[in-house]
Amino acid sequence: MSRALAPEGTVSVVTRERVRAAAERLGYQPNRAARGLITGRTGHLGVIVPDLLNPFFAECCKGVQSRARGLGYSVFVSDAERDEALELDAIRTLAPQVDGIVLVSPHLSGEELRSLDELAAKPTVLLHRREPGFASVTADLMAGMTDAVAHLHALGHRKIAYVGGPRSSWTARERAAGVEAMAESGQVEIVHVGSVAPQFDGGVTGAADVVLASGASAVVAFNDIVAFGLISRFTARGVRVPDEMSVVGCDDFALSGMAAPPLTTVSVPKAYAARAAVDLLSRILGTPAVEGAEPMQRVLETHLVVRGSTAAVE
Amino acid sequence: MSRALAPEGTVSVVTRERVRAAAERLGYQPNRAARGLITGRTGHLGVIVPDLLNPFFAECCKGVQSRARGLGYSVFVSDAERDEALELDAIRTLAPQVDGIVLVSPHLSGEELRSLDELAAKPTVLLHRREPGFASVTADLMAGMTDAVAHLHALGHRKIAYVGGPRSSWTARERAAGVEAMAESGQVEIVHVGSVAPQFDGGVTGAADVVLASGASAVVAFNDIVAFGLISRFTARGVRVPDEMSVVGCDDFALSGMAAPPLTTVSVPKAYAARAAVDLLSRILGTPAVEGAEPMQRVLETHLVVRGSTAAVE
DNA sequence: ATGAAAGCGCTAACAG
DNA sequence: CTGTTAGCGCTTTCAT
Repeated sequence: MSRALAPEGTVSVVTRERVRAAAERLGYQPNRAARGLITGRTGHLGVIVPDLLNPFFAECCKGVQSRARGLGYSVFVSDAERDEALELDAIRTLAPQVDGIVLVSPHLSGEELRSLDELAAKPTVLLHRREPGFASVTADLMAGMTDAVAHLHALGHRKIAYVGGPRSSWTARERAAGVEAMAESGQVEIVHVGSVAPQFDGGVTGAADVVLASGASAVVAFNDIVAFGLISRFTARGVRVPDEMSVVGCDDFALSGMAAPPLTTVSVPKAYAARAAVDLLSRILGTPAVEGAEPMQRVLETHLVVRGSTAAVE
Repeated sequence: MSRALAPEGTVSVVTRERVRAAAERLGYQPNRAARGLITGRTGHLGVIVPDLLNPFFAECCKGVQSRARGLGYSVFVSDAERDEALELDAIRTLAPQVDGIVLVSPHLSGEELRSLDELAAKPTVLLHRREPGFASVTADLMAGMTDAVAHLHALGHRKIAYVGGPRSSWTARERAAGVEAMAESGQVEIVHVGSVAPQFDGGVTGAADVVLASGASAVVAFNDIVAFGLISRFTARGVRVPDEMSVVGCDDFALSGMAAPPLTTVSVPKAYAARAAVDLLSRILGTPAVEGAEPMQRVLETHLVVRGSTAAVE
C-alpha cells in the first residue's frame, strides 16, 4: 500500500503510522526501478565531463553530485576521455537512464549538440558553455580574462603573451575573446601563442619557449594547469617568476594558492556553478516544459585573485 | 519479442534479422529498468570515494568508469565528502541500485565495513584497502615506502622525517609501516611528524616547520599533495629543495613530474588498480557465490620514480 | 478510507 | 522455431 508512504496519501493517521512503523522495522526500501517504470522518473541524474583527471572537471562532478544527493538524486558520471565519439556514445547511453543531464562539453559543436535527439528529449543543462537552445550555467570568463590583462597592464606590462587552449573548445574561445578585448583598446600588445592542451603534459614547454622568445614580460595562460607548466619551464630556463616574468592563470584550483609562487589567477566559482546547474535542472524537471520558451542561461561572476606570480615590471 | 535481440535467442536467422532491422530503424532501446525488474540486474555499478578533489580518488573514478563502460555498465559515483555518516548513507543509498560496488574507503573501520548488511548483500570490491572478508585490489605501499627510505639512505641521508596521513586511514597506517620497516634495521633514524590531512590546505605548513626544526636532511611525505605543501613551505623559508632538503612523495600524480622541482615519488598504478577492481567485480558478478571462500585480494606493485626533489647529502 | 486490479516494459517459461 | 502468458515491484485508478 504505497499510499501510506506517500506524502499525500489519503489514509487515516493510524494506518499510516502502522504501515510506516512496519516499513521501518523491516527495513523496507521501495524499488526505484519498479517505481520508475510507472512514474517515468528514474531518480537519476547524469553528468558528462571530458576528463576527470582535470581538477576543473573533477570539481564539476563533485558539485553536481553533492547537490544532487541533497535533492534525492543519484548521479551517473561519464568521463568522455576527451574523445568526441565516446562523448556522443555516453550521451546516448546515459540519456535513457536518467531524468536529466548536466553536460560539460567544451568540444562538441553547437550543431552537434542541437542535433542530438537524446538531448532534446531529456532536460539538459550545459555547464560552462552557452549555446542557443540550451539551458546553461557559465562563468563570465571574458570579463575574468579582461581583468587579468588589465591587472598586468596596471603593473606596467605592455607586451603580454597569451597561451590559449584548444581551438575547438568553447571556453577557450571565450577566454581568448576576453584577452583580445583588452588588446583592442590599444593599451597593450597581445602575442597569441598557439593552442595547448589543458593537461599536465599538453605540450606547454614549447609554448613557454615561444613566450620567452617573444620578448613579452608577462603571460596569461588558458588555465592554471597551463600556467604551472609555463612556470615550470621558465624556472628550468632560469627565468624567475614573477621577477622576470609575470604569470596569470585561470580557474583557481585548490593547489594554485599553495604553489611556489602562489598563482595569480582568475577564480571561477566551480562548485557553485555545478550546484547552480543541478538547481536549474531540478527546476526544469519540476516545471511543465513550455514550448518555444528560450531556456534559462545563468552567468556567474569571476574575480581575479592576485597572489605571488605577478609583479610590476622592473 | 526479446529473443531476437538476445545473443542466444532461439530464433531463425531471418526472423532475427527482420526484428533487428526494425529495431534499428525505430531506434529501439530496451528499457533497462524494466529489464532489471525481471532479471534482477540493473547494469549499474557504484563507486564511492572520499573526495573527488583529491586527484588520487578522481583517477580511481576515472579508471572504474572507463573499464565499466567497456563491460557495458553505467556507473554511479558518490563523493562521501570525507564524512563518515555521508559515506554510510551513500553505501545504503547506492547498494540497492547497483549490481556491485567499488568502495574506496580509507576511514571506515573494518568492523563497520563488515557490519553493513548492504555491503554483505551486494558484491563489493575494496579499492586501495585490504580487509578480511572483502575482495580487494591494493598497491604494495609498504614496499614502496620502504624503497623511498632506502633511496634516501643510499643518498647518504641518516635522519629522515616522515609526515604521515590521518591516523584513521588504512592506507596511512600501511605507508607508515613501510617507513618504519626501514627504521627497524637501525640504519636510519625516522622522525615521525604528526598526521596531516591529504588536502591542499591540510595543515602542512606546521608540519614543515617541525621537519625543519628536527634537523632531518630529508623527508618522506604521506602523498604528493603533502609533499608539494612541504616544498612550498620550505621554499618560503628559504630552504632549497633538493640541495638542502630532499623530499619524497607518494602516489605520483600527473602533476608531480611537471612541478619545479619534479617530484621523486612512489608511483602507484592508480588507473590499473581501478580497472583491476572492476574486472574483479565483474568476475564475482559472473560467478555463483561460493559460501565461505575467502574473497580474492590482489596486490599490485609500486615503484619508486626518482626525479629532481631528492639529492645526495652535501 | 480502504481493498482490489490494472499495467508500466520487459524476460522467462510454457505451449503450440 | 514461434506465439502467448505470467509476473518482476511498484503506483494509480476504480470500486467498495
